[in-house]
Amino acid sequence: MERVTISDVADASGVSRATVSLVVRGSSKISPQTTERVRATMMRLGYVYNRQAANLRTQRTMTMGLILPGVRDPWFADLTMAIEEQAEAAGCTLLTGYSRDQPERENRLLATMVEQRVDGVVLLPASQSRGRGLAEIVGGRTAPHVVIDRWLPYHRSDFIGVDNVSAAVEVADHLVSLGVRRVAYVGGPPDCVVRAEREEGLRLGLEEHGLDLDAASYVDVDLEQAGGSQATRNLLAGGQPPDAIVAYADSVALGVIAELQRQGVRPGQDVAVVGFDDIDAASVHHPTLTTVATFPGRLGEQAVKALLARISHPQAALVKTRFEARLHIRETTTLWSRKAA
Amino acid sequence: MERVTISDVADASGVSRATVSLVVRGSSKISPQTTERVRATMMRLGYVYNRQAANLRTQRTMTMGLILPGVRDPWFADLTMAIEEQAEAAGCTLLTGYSRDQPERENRLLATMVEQRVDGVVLLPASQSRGRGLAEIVGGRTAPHVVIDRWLPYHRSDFIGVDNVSAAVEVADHLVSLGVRRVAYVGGPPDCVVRAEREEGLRLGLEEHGLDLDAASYVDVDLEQAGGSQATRNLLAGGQPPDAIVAYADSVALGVIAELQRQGVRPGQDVAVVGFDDIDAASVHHPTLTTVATFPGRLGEQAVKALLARISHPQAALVKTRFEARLHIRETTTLWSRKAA
DNA sequence: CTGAAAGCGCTTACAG
DNA sequence: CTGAAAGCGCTTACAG
Repeated sequence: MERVTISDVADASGVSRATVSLVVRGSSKISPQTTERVRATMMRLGYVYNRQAANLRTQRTMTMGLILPGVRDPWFADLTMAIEEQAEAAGCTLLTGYSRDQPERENRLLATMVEQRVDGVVLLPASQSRGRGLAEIVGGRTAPHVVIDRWLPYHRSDFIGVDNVSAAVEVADHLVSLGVRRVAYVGGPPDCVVRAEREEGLRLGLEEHGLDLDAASYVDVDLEQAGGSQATRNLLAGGQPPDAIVAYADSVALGVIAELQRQGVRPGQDVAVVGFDDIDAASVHHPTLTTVATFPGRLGEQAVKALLARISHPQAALVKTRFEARLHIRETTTLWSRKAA
Repeated sequence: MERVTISDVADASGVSRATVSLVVRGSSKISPQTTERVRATMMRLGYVYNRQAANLRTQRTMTMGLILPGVRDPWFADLTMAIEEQAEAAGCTLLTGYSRDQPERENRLLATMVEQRVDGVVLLPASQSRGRGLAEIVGGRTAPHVVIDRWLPYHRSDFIGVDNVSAAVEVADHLVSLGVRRVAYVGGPPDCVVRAEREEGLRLGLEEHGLDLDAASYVDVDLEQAGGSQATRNLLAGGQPPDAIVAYADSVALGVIAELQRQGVRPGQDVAVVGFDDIDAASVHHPTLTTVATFPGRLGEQAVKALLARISHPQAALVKTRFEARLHIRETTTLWSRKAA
């Protein structure tokens, strides 16, 4: 009653434990009649397969670890959903941990997952993580892993991310083509490499046209909308508003828009606004938000694929992939026009 | 090199396996000197504790399952973060699965987690789930669990949720006190009990003042903002707009607001809008959104507490808890005033 | 197609 | 404080 094992099932159906084991895993080596009989017995006794015990024997757990800063930003949520979907499709259960952008927490989660013997881990590093702890804890052999989104220059692993620099250059081109000259950048967490890449691209793109980036504000990532709004307050307090504000993420951009409106500045008409990610809200919001789609679903899917490949071929050459992003032009830039100043 | 076990560590440091086992778990039965020596050996050999093996012996896995429809709504994201935090504090790793509001998927996830021998599971049921599969798969003894947010009338388990009915009554009172007479309700997924509870409360509250609920629209939960916006289009196409629109969630309310603005109707001034949840965006948005705070963080925290209690006392009496919500009055209702019609 | 035996890496009494 | 032995519930060759 209490705890039914394959031994109980074997005894009750008059076969050996090996036979039951094969039935559980749906082997074709067992006759349909026997299979049927064993199945019925399992039902009757209320047998539940103990994967833990199987794991110990097979040295695989059919689990994957996912560590990321959090899921409060819709982009992370979409990414997470995609990864879970793919993991499930591959027959794996997902262990999830949130670093909250704290490297020590990240290391702790990593260590626990390795102890739990996950088959592999997908890691979106904390913004200040430099992959040091990582290398020690996740010795190549101990846990296959792939890093996503935030590039870790000193860490040897597969990587999948977005071509942020090119995307930001495109944003700059678009803004300049509208006649925009003064561009401000409202960033995410100070140490975040994605923030830096997008700023870099913007700077490069503007330079190409003989322009400078106007100002860069930092924003606490945990309160993205509130952060965008705070940064905008600072920006407007400095006198003459810029022609355009580029936010490092749509969630931040929405905060920017709200604050502009609150101060009587019309987003789009008076100040152009651009975000990154193309979260759902970007196309629903009024005005609709010009943004760079970064396709978290694709990223998640590819991350799981890469991880599974790494698990089956631990020695294969490492691969770094960056996907192209795609600018969606909407009202927050198309409504803009040069003011007679 | 390849796979270091406690036997290797025991041999290399000249003690027995039992001693190593005790050192690993930080037992005080072992002398500091021995502990130190064994620790050093573990370091040197690159030993990694195999929790799987320990699990098999101890019959606990130090893992918890979390199954919920998804994390795309910020409310679910906050809930998830809180649960992960508490689980980690209790020394547990979280296995996460998303049902995508599909009962079959939910059952599959549940079955996998039981096989993985999670110590317990927190379940936020799919909107159409009635807990049937649940009762079969998660036999009380097999996996302790607690249901959150969405009440399952026919399922025996602990439950933790929000007092939605009372909260919605309070919303009705507030609207009526402003002079609002025609109230429309824009709901979530049709079968969702939370949607129904909030509608019920609203209806009761209005009845109290001799008013009826004007219209109820359903919204696809996967595209919450887009859904709110779609529902609003339908509502406005029907001629005379209502005095107020109550949305079943803030995410939906933001879509409502966007669509009102798009059609030249001023949210707040022309049509009052109320949401539920008090997500971050509610207080940042322009205009700020009147909403009922439902405290997902507290819910998550209590859910883990309840689950841990259930794990240690499987036979204790079941408990159903509903927390009070809290109305935050903001611009989308305070700006409203009766039109001379 | 089936059975007996060894082993995955730990923990847990039980002696010493 | 330490060691030898049994066992957690599976899987995997290897014989039959």
